[in-house]
Amino acid sequence: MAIRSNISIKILAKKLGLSVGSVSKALNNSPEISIATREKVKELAKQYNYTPNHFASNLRNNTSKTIAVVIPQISDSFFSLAINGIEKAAQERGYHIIISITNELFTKESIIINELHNGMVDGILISISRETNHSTHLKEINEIGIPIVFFDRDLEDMDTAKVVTNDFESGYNAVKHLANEQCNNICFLSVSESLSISKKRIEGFKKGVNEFVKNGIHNNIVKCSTDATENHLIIKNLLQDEINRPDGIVVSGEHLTISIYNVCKELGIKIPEQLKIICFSNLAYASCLAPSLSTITQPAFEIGYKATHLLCDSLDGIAVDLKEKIICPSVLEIRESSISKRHI
Amino acid sequence: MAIRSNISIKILAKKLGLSVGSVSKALNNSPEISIATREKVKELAKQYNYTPNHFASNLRNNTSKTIAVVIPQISDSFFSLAINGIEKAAQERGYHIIISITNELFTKESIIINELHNGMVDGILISISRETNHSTHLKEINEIGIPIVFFDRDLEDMDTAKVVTNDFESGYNAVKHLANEQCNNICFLSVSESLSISKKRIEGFKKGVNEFVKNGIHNNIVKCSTDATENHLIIKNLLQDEINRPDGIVVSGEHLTISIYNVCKELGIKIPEQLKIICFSNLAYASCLAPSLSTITQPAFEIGYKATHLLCDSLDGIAVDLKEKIICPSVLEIRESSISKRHI
DNA sequence: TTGTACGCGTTATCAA
DNA sequence: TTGATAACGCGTACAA
Repeated sequence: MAIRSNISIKILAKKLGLSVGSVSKALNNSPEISIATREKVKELAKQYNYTPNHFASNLRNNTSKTIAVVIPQISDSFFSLAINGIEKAAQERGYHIIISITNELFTKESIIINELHNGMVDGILISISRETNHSTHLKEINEIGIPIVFFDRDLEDMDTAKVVTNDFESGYNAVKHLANEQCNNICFLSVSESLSISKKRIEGFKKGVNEFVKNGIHNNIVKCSTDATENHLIIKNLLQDEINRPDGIVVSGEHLTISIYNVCKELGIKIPEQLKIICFSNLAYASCLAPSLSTITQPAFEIGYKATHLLCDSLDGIAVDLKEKIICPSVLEIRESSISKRHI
Repeated sequence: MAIRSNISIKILAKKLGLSVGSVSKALNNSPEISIATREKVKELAKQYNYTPNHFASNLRNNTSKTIAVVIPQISDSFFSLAINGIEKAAQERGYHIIISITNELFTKESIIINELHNGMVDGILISISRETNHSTHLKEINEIGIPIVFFDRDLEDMDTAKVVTNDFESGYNAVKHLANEQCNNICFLSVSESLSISKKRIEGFKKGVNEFVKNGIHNNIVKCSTDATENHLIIKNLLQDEINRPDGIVVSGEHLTISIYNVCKELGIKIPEQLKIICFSNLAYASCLAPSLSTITQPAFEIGYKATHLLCDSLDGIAVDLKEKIICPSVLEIRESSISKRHI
């Protein structure tokens, strides 16, 4: 391995009887070189399938035309859709992307960010892990000139560009909807309480509870984990108590849905008759679930797409207000899991 | 931007009153350097958060410690799970991964592969697009010394390492199962007929039909596309004809499930009473669908994990039989969508 | 034990 | 219009 007998400018130059410098200029369309030789050079380059050595030009230019995408997980419909948007925008702007997964761990996120100090990427697109609650690792790398754009999950104490959704309103609207459907013991299930998006959802949720569920229980935030069997237990505990059992749940964390549906099946709880559910999710299968799942659907593709263009703008020297916060609103998609079956 | 005032060996050397060469050796644990100075150097390096410039060392060593992962799509549970496996293995072996998405397009796959000629990656992990039916682009890059490992979707005329599942048996077993459940007009829905995995699934399917569905219709392979609305029409067409309508479908292509479920809802066809379904899929939500979806579950994580270790073995100079074909068997998970409700 | 010097493939500056 | 040369940061053979 590592023979990599790839064609280089030097070889092309020798074959053409030109100097390396001239060949380089010709390939880069420098007006210094005559059109005739430019053509000749390009032809030979194409013939030999020449591509400039990535490392050499990056070393020289101190730029990699690559952006890092740091996400907490990939088996989540939000992130896979967001990546599609990121990929599209990156391609439009001539950037490569490298994707790193933190698995929701702060330590891993830290390690990944620190590795990027070596100039491998020009900029960073990040959605922080659920454990991350401070920004020193990000500030450090930001200070050496690598711009950062947050998408979806941001960090409030950093004032770089952010592309997010309207989590506060969405939490509020979710409760409003459930209250409209006669729920009066609504509970919020979350995989994190420290994440800014969770906080906002919870704030919106609390405001909604105060307004719409006057006689309801107010302090009912249930924290889950990333482990499915653990969540199964937590949820079972929550739903087993027939007297205090919630009649409505707002779910923040797509994967929790499976556990809830399974527990309900296990305990014989009927959705939506006994329990109404609405979930923050981009699941394509929401309409096929039994019952079909009401969702607060985030504009995942759009968020990824916009965040990437913002970052590329900054990298390409296009004036960007890096304190800008773009908000792409989510959409409430009501399905069976959250509505009273009045007509039965 | 591009100030990148990053700490370099040169700066460390100046601060330490040493030469660049010595610092480099110290950092690489060269026995030429005394342990005392080695420690001193490393300490300062850590203090300044030094990381070697990726491009410089890669240029020097002609190796990038990076592997390309080329996949057709990311919003597919198989691929997102496979990436988790790839990521884990890559990290264990000290490799970075860069992910590229072909969107099932051969031209895009070609472009991506050609871009990799510039030494950006040491090896390639690929699952080909559904359009890809020849291997010149891959052979070219393989010839300049970049090893390729296929995972899941391979190309039969290349004899490099492959990690796949038992598609033939799975197709066969799917039919066998449906026939057992009294289906006698079984149809195969596929997003591709040229993909080797599709071919194998179809071969297994046909063999199964011949064996188990003696009086059934034999030539019923339906080709779908990547476009959801188009698929909706194709499937509607297939299911509208009440006389010749299949009573069992083997689905190859996870996303087709949604269309099938929607069409059935639209046409009032009852699953599984009137139509039984089994799908090649890794969908976590299979058990929550209405009705729950029977699947042929591929060992996605395992496939990604093993393929990566194989590639890293080859890159790290560990003897590898690059003609090896590792087969990780799929598992039939029977749920409601494919079984007769005998007890009703 | 440490320092010097060259080369990896590019690109940019300056000279011809 | 083209050529020569230096520089990017690192690793290593060789000299000291």
